[in-house]
Amino acid sequence: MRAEPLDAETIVSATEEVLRRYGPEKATVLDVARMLGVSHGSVYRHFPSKVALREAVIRRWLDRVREDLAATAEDARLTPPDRLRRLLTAMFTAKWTKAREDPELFATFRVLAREHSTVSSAHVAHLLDQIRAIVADGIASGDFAPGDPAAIARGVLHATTRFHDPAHATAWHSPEVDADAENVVSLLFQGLRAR
Amino acid sequence: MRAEPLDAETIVSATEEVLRRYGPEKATVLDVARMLGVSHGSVYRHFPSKVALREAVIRRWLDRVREDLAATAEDARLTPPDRLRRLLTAMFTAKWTKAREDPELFATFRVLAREHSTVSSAHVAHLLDQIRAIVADGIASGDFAPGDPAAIARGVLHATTRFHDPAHATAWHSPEVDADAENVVSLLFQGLRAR
DNA sequence: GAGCTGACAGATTTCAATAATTGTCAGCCA
DNA sequence: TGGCTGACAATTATTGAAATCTGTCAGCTC
Repeated sequence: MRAEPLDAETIVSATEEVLRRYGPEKATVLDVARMLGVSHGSVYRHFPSKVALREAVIRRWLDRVREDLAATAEDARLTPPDRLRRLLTAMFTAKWTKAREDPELFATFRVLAREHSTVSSAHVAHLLDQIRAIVADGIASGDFAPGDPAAIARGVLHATTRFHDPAHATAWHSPEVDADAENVVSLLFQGLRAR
Repeated sequence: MRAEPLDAETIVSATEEVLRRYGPEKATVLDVARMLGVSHGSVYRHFPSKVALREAVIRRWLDRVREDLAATAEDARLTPPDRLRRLLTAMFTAKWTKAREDPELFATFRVLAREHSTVSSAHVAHLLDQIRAIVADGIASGDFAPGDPAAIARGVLHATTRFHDPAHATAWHSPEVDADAENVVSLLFQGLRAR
């Protein structure tokens, strides 16, 4: 028996650690239980399956990313174009640094995100909505040319796929990424701007 | 002995057929030789290694794509913006239809292209140059706003990554791809246009 | 002798046995 | 009684011996 009662949060943290250590294909529920000094049956008391456990890990991870991004984009003192630029830049650099600093862990999350596409597409939907709101603000303020904010937001996210989609993580190691991203973003902003 | 002497072109064709039938991980040099009714030693007379043979397949493949694209983009009666739009659209639909009609073969191609990145990056370089030339024309004719054609070409290709990079082939099965691509392209053209 | 064959060594892949993991649940114990 | 354990069936992964493949080359054949 453990000193403190086992809870979901503790299990998720242990799972994250096990995933970091062994990688997505080697990490087992038994490993998680061992790390917690508990039998694997106890883990199944809190999570119905291995899949659900992994889903919880990725959900928490994405929630944290979302919190970080929300902070950068909600500075009301900035103009909508600046806010959008900030949001995009923050999104890119957050991913790039994670992919560069801990490629193993990043690859792990990539695998998990693929397996649990529901969770990650909810994340994308949220991101899309954030962009849409800023674009709508920008159109209202006259900074951006008129148009459908939802369609524009979708276009912006799609056009920057190369810089935020983990499928392109290998390209992020090149020193040119920075300039390439800036290049695409300014091309987009040239189109967005009111004239 | 075969009726006609064995040549590289015949071997490449047979390899393509074997790849189509068995997929990239199952296809062997022995299979190619069997299909040609020849010993595998004869294949090694024309190609130094299995890798070189596969490289030849992908090179021919990409050359054919390039020929097709060149035809669409070199119509001198069209304005540069129209030519660029055509080139992009042709590039997208060529890949989409291939990925949709023969997913097995496309996946094979994808694996080979990954393994032989030199060949495919040469292809990208050529594509980039084609776009650059059209952009330069467009700037000269006053259709496009002034700027560095090479940088703009790079931006255009990067911004449309999602619609031409095989990493996103699964997304191409969605019926929205068409509208999404059109959305991004028009966003880009809005920025490119002279004002 | 140009073009091809097939035996060969070393590397890689397959396959079946063996082991480990996932998920369930009756019972233990604080 | 709520939380945990550990034995268990079903599934999945590991392993290593056997089979196959890659690449070379001496020699055959036309």
